Amino acid sequence: MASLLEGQARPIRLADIAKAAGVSHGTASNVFSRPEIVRAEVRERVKAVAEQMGYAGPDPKGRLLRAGKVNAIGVATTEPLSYFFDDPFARVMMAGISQACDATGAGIALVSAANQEKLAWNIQSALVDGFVLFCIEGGSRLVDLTRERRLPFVALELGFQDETVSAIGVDNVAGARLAARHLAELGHRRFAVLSLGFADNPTGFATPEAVRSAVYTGTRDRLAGYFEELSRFGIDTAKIPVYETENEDKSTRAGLEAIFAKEEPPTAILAMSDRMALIAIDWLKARGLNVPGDVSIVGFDGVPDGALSTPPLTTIAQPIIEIGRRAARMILDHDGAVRRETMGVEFIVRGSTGPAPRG
Amino acid sequence: MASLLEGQARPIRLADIAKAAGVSHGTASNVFSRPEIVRAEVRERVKAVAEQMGYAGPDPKGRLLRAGKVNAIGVATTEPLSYFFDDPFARVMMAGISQACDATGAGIALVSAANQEKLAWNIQSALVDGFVLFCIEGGSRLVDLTRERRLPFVALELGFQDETVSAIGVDNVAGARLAARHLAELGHRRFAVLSLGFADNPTGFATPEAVRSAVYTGTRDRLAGYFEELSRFGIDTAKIPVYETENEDKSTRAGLEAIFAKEEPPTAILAMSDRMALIAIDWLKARGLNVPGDVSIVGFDGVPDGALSTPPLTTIAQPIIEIGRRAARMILDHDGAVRRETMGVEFIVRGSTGPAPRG
DNA sequence: GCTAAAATTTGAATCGATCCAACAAAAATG
DNA sequence: CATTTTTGTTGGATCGATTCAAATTTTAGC
Repeated sequence: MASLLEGQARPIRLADIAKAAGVSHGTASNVFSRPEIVRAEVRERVKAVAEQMGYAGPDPKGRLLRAGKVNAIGVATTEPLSYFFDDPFARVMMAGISQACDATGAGIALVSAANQEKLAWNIQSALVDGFVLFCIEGGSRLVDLTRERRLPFVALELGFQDETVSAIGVDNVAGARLAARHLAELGHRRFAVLSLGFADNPTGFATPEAVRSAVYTGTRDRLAGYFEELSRFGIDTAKIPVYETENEDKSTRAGLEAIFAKEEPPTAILAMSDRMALIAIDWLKARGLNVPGDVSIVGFDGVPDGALSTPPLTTIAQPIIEIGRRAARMILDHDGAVRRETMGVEFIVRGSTGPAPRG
Repeated sequence: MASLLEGQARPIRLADIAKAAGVSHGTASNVFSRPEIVRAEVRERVKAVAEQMGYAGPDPKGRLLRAGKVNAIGVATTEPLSYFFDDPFARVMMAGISQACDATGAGIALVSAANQEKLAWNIQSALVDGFVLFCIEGGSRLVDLTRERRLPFVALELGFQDETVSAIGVDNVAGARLAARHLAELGHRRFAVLSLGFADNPTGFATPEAVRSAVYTGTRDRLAGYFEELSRFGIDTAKIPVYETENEDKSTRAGLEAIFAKEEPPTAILAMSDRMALIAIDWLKARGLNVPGDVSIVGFDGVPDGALSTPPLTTIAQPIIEIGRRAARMILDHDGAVRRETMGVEFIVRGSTGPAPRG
């Protein structure tokens, strides 16, 4: 029975209701936000008028300005929006963030933009109380942009030297060492590393300088972990090819091509993400190489898909869900402090690793 | 070089900058939103003052109220938030929605709540320009709640008789007929249906009354399609067990238990979603039954996971991405009209269907 | 040097609500 | 009946910006 006269007229405001019902706007407001303090008779009258005029209820836009708090957190990345629904790691992380938000009734706003100007604008204009940043590629710019907004934010991955930004990550060195030791103990001596980026623009084979001047210390730490452990087995880490990918299909396959084009191809691959590891398994199988018979692979992350591949993936599992939960909570109950948390990792041995082939 | 005196003081407003720089609000505002119309000298001075005072830039909360438009769409469901990242169908749909939003720079706000009160509140207070509704369980309530908000919205799945709500769905009858004909032509004569809900509370085996009084006409149409086609092959559809599940693991497995406990178990299963079909494949394999040797299965949806299962899933593919894109665009360029679109489906034969076993 | 045109700047109005001190009316108390 | 207490209502102030007509300053033209 809504008004039939709606037409293109401008929407009805609370003030219109107040006038029509013959009460002050204060009272009209109370009818909706604190109904218990207004006399029943008045309350019903106002509600009836609202109903009759087709009032949609107090507009959150107005309420917001007064209240100051949006009750939503922004999750931002430099990847396109679909990244949140495609990438296995992101999906698990989002599940964790969702849990924390569900628990407190907070909303989630997804923020992204491939190009820089739009990203800046989207970050500046997002209606949120704080941000969780997925620091993949272009992470440092993302942090800079977000900092300007002067809202609480937390970076996923301890990707930055910068001790002034809150961050949650894992013990990359320890995780990497576990992976490397496992392979070395299985007798492997020829390695290759599928690496994440050391800086914002992955370049293929990483030079020692690139590693030294890494922007992403997470990547650097994983590599350091691999190398430290392999050195202890007497392996010359200087000879190990380290290929920087963009953690997606194309560049990972390019990396594999490059690595296996070398004269002494590796018998073991250390991948810094499960995504790359799974792509590698696929690539190797298509090439007729047996995993783990010819080549062993260890991933990093512990995404669910890793358990379902053939063979299932040996990996260093991060507590992704828990990281997501904590990140969201850091924003939700923000207290102004900078927090940097390092979580432990878990080593999961599955089927993608085996003894080094003879000869 | 931000102010060291920030402390707990209330944030700096544009008006503070204006005063400090000795210009009017209007000019200060222009410096940020239309810098080209203010004299270079003034612009730089104001910017310098802003920088020096640690101004975070115009607060979107204030801008929003004036502008009226949020530039974001809400995607709502009655499932928990993690549904968006877990469910394969939802994920593909979100990818489509993301594409449309990315293209116009719009944001996405995820809205959900398991319990009714919170749902109502979340819908009422979401800062969005319109909604895309995932009408799974409790879809009719979701529509009612959203309608009260008087913002444009579109229901996914033509789940409602109600011709006054915009909706996008597929030709369920045609799709279902394709699936049924395929199986009948392969010689199958004993069927079972893994069904979606006909109303808000799935109940196990569906009675003809439940079907007749279906709230979700999409479910009803699929069933009608199956039955129409099977009848043409002389099959007595009255004897076909139709089990309503909640489209997740537990109830689907319960349905399979119930179906295969009958004296004449089916040789073919018509599943109304790929998710159920994939669960069924898993369940059957665990039971030692061969797919498609002993039992054939046809899904519905065409999610990517279906191509990767063993055996890969024969299914009726919806143009999910395209549906998502259109839904988002309907909100983004809303013109006040009610639109109801029906998309075609595509039949994809893969490995989960084969000739009926002999005997 | 004067006037018309163009470029800037101003300040009040507006967006849509909530909050709160002050006031009015009704009920309870002495 | 006068006074205090309780309960409800009012209207102005506020949240933080943008907009636009009018006022002012510059620049251009002669």
